[in-house]
Amino acid sequence: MPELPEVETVANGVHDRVQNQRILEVWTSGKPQTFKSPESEIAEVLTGSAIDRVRRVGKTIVASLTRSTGEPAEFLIHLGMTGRLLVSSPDVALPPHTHAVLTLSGGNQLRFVDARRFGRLSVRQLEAYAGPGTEPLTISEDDFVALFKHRRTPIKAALLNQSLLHGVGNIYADESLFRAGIRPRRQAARLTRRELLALREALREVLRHAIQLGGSSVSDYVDADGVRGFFQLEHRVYMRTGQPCLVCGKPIKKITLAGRSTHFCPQCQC
DNA sequence: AGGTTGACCTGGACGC
DNA sequence: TGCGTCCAGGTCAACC
Repeated sequence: MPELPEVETVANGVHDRVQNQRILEVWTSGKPQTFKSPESEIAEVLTGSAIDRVRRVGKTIVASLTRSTGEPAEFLIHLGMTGRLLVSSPDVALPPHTHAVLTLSGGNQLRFVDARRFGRLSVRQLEAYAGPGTEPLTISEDDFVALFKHRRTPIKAALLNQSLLHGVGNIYADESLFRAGIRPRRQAARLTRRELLALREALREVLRHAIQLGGSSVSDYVDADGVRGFFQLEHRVYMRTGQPCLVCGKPIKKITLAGRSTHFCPQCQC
């Protein structure tokens, strides 16, 4: 499931392959829930536009465009659970569940493929779309501590809250809490400053390491070339229910928290 | 208003 | 073999 490292990997890969190309033609699938802007508007804005830059903001991929009229525009892609953004030759057969195909001036196609259809495409302005929330890789120590100060929710639920921090999902929430030695159910407001600073460090380390390894390939995540990442080999608790903790040997426990499967070591995390 | 829960989706794993 | 059931989770709406 694409979280910050996976989205960053895809955005960078797509950027390198499509920058400065023009969108010649747009096809969309007509599956209504995939499109947060009307499909006709997406086609109208994209067709003829030049792609200036592709980057990640939170879990959203943002393509900055210059329209043929000279106006700026933004194409927003959210991968949801199973969304894939692929740069392929038109000769390669369209995968099942393809929902958008952008034919580019360089000869390739930018394709959005999404089996489970939790992904979303739109041409809204980013400011109108992105809520509050801070990037975990750049947030200061004081700002990080302040985020959780008065939150009476479990720390894991707070980590998943995109209006606090951008880009953390189920895998990296569990992995960072394990590395910081904090139980997922602890109330956020009751964590000490020292614990929160350890969590900030753990989160930054996990995210940076995962970006270096091209993300975690669970479900059907792949990068812009269809290549899988390797961080899933570094998971210490996520999906390791019943297996021995890599630090103390106690079996990893699984509970449900905030409606999500949550994995932790009952010995190492207090 | 902060916090919590369920709906949306479908492929894959599992049990009988 | 084949069918039914359950599970995965990012986000949003609806509720408490």
